[in-house]
Amino acid sequence: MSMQVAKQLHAHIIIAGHQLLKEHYLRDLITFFAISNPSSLNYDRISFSNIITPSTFIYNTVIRAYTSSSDPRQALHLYNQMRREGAPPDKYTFPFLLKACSILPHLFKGKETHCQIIKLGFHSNVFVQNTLIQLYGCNAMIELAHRVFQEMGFNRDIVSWTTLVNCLANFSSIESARKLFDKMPSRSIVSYSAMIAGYVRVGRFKEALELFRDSQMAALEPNDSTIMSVLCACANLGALNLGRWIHSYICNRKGWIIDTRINTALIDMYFKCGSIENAVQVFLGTQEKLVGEWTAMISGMALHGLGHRSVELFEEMHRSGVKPTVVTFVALLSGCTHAGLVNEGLEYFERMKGEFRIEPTIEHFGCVVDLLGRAGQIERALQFIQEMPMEANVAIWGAILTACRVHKNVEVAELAAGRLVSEQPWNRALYVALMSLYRETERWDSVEKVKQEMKEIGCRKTPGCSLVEVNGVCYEFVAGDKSQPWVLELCFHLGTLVMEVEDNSNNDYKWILAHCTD
DNA sequence: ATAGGGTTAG
Repeated sequence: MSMQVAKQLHAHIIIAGHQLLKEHYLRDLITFFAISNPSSLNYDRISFSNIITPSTFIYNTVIRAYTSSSDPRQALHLYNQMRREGAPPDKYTFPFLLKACSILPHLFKGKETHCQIIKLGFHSNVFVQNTLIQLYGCNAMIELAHRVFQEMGFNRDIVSWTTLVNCLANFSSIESARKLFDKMPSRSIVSYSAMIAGYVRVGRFKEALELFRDSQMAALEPNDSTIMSVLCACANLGALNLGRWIHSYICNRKGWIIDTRINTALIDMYFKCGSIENAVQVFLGTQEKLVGEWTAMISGMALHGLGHRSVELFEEMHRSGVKPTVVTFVALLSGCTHAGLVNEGLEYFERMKGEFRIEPTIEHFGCVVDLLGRAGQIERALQFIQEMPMEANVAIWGAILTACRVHKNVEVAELAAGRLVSEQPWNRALYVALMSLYRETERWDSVEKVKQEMKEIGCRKTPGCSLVEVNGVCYEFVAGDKSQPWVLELCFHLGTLVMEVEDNSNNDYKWILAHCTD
């Protein structure tokens, strides 16, 4: 049934006039409107007001629709109306209503609803209890979530466990979440997904992939959510082979359309794993290229220093009629930064505000500061910070410090470092950057001073590390680690590579582009 | 008809 047919049908029902018939058909019609298109809810309200005494079922359906709409407050309003009109809420009403309270969030209303649930005797319904865990847990009230979970006793099911695991991962600690996860009597793919996503969120990608392996061993089919998190972990670990495996896995799934978010994550994974060719391949093979795919391409090219390509892609996207988002502009501006396209970057920043009507966020201002700073226009970057409508944050002062290090501006570097120290005295990166600058400008006294200060504050430099997978073996590199016998040989090859790159610095990755062009 | 998981930037 199309929306138009539905509206025609509605018109007929209104004219028909028979009350009982009206209620009967409107019920199905409202369900259709509510589920098929949340934006038809205004229309929905019109048809709703034509029912003299809506049943509990109809209230539930519309409350559910409002809960997943852009304005969940309407769900609460409708519930109030429901009570006024005397329609008795049932076991279906509360999960919807609690979800609305959780999303908003409206904790006062949530607790009030909890009281009503007890008064009306719905407190031992599993669906109601699970949504209560979600309400409290996802709003950082772990104690209360735990209490509902405890009181459930044998009533607990796999959803109760999974919800609490997810809440712990988000608001308590990943360790406590894992502890509960290990205690689960049984686990679904959603349980694994929640835990894997938790590891990804805190940057523990190796553990995420280990858990994914466990889910495979348990013969659980990964779903879209699992795949998204695993691709993200692959991207951060450079696990190209596993990424490729995931790619072929989703391609071979019969009857499935590849979700645009998965496609986006796939493109990103190939870029971050160093395979521009495969990223381009996925992109070109996409029938309907949405903003996610374009943005992943623009940022991927930026990541590889191919800012000109970022700009080209942006223009192509614009021509094809796809609207950029805030994220697209961060990607585009970072592309301009890394290719030294200062004027282009500034132009895009203006176009973003004027032509695309996107209000710049602190991230965009940060990009412009980075753009000017890396190009050596540090004074202009400082001027820009002065004119911003908001206070500069640590990312922006960090960009200034980086720029100062590149262009050996000790005076401004000390200014930026001062701001950073007052905000994040425990931030090691800032001491390291400042120390490197002092070293490069041969200010040995200052180097010692910073070293001393780091010691006093008690933050030690964590060694940098990276991972890469070659022929199915994962190699981990830790800065300064010479325990592996092949490290010396590797350093020699690295030196040769660096010399080659320097020789070809004007070639702008021509050899890669040769593979990229369609 | 009801409850659980997610990306693209820096």
